[in-house]
Amino acid sequence: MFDPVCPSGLSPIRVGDKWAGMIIRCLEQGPRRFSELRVPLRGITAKVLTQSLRGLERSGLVVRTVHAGPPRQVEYGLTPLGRSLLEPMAALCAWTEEHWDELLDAREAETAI
Amino acid sequence: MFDPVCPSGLSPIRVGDKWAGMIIRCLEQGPRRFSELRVPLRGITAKVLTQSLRGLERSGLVVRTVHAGPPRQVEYGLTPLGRSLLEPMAALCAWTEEHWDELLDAREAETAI
DNA sequence: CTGAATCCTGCAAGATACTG
DNA sequence: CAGTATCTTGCAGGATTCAG
Repeated sequence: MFDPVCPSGLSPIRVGDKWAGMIIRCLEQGPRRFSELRVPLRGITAKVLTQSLRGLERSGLVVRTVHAGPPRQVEYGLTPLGRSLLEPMAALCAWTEEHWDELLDAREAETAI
Repeated sequence: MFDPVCPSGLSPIRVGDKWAGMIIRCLEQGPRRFSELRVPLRGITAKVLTQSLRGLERSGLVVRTVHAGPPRQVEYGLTPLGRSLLEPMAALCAWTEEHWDELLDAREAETAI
């Protein structure tokens, strides 16, 4: 999942910052803890994950809930607004999948020049 | 159209670089010339417009055709692939419009803190 | 008219180290 | 465990100027 080798950068569409889209998809199945999010998002640093999550919070797409510790536990989950974003995002993923080879072709034709 | 005062930056979704989405919408009705594109995209510099167009070309979303001059004329138009992108983009615009106030609310609640 | 060339700036993103 | 603090770097984006 989210293999760094995967050239998803080919897709011309992005949600929020570099990681926001993946984060949202990670939360699709339900709330996740901070360190649970770090697993599928290979290579993300704590700082960047925090930044991205704060941004999503600011946009009202994600909620942050703290369960008292220790050990401290913080869960991130989608708001209804964030959840509503899943539908158009799915449409985008469908488009990208559908035209994946065309995008690749365009890129290859380019590098051939 | 594309008033710089309009805070479209609120939408968490973007197509390509900063201007790509707008360029595609400008081409929706048919091919446009370079300087025709500069009009609705207030404030874009020639360099940035060129960059963005080249990027769209590289992705196979836009075609560039030169009509001999002088005066030289260059037209940009959507490819079938670029045109196919209009549909999911419309879905995104619909989502953004629909949740515009929620996005604004989230932002205001934030600045209130 | 349609760019290319050059320079500049700000911010996103990452590396690293530290904290309650 | 869940961050913050600090520093560095790369690149997108813009201003300005020049060219075919």
